[in-house]
Amino acid sequence: MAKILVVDDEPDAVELVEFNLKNAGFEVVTAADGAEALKKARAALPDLIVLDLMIPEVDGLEVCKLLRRDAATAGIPILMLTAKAAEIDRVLGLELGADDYVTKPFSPRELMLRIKGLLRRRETTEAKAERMQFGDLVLDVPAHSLTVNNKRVELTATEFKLLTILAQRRGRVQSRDQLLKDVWEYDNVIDTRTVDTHMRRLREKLGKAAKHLDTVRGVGYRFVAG
Amino acid sequence: MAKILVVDDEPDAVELVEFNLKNAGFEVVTAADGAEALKKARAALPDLIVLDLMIPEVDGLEVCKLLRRDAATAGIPILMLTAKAAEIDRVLGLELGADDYVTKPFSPRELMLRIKGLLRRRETTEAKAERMQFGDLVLDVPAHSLTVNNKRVELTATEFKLLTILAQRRGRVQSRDQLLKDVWEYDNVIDTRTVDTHMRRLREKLGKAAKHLDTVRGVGYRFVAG
DNA sequence: CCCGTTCGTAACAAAGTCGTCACCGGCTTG
DNA sequence: CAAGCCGGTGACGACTTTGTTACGAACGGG
Repeated sequence: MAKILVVDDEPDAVELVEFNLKNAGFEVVTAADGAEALKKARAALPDLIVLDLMIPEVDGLEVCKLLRRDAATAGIPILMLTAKAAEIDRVLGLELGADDYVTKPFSPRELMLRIKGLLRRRETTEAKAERMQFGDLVLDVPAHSLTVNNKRVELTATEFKLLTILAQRRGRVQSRDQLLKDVWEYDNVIDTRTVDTHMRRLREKLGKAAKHLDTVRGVGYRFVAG
Repeated sequence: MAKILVVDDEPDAVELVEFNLKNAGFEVVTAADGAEALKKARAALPDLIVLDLMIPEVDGLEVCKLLRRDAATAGIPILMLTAKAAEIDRVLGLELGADDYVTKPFSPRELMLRIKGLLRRRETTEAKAERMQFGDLVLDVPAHSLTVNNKRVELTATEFKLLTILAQRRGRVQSRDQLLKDVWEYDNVIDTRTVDTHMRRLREKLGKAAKHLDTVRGVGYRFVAG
């Protein structure tokens, strides 16, 4: 079963979370401050980290950033606990890299749901991040190659990244702004119509397999697996 | 104001809770045993349920589980009343799904604080519901997709947003002005009759599932889960 | 340095969507 | 029971959004 690191300086909170997690069959590691959290995260390499925002030694946000910077821990989902709803924006904001949050006081039920959600999400996206197949469309990310009907299709770097991101988030609509942010990595500078043009080129190259690329009018684009 | 279902077989306890809740401006529904609780929960769709652990007919824990299983009531916060501190663990334990508890005998003040806490918490997290199912109607927000009877139904962006907001606030009537504010995001510019037209289009597309869309004459519209 | 590729922008046409209106029937109210 | 209000319905024109094509700038390799 999965291993979870719980970081909070309030013993009561830790105990409540720990109890629920163990009840659900998780292995639990705890830390009471930021320095300990970083050390244990690297040592135990947990599958998920529950991180309180307000902790001594090193602030929760700082811990978050540092964990992301270290290759060993960069991929671990982080669930933030925060007292103030107003802080949510910052927590989920660009560089901080938390994956989800729960505001204090939280119900154990909700916390468990979110933890399970994160673990499930990670499983489904991580396992298929490398090589994805949808019918006769095969997308091999590390190889940077795409085949349709066993025939190699050459994509440019931008086209490949666009297709990859859509495929990794298959089923969920991505707005043009979101795609600009993730594929082009900077916003506002580039016209959103650029996305359309690249989608057009992708569709052209994909031929029949372009059926996987859905337009959601007024919203954005979506990759459909079926 | 919020509607609260109080379940307890001791008339004195019910009366005490009811008195305090009504004093605070809540609407109160009561039930004296598990079977009645389940029935009234589905009928009244309260915003919160205060549930005694030891009740006749169907045990409190069982009621809790059953309420969670039904899509119509799954999201309602449950506050458990329990006589024994030792039972707390089981109550909050994973699958049982209570959100908080108060041990008997309790002070009315504490009970009220916990109720308000739960309601506040729900407000802040409710909007995050990602996927909702009501009978054969499945609304997947991130995918921006709706299926009725396992068949895909295409909605425009506005229709989808309208339906989503109604579904997220199911059970509560939304005035046309409120909907204009939340769906169209600006007020006064647009005619309120526009809402009617979009409701009409939604109903048309939903077919039989349009039964979830209630008109409340002179007030607005409401999504009903059952 | 030149040529070919790739990319972002612009312009236009086609398609889809939206808000309004007018009419009608039913419900409410006095 | 009659008048008035309210919501359902269908139609329509204006507007928005997207697909498509074309073009020039930026980039990179030879």
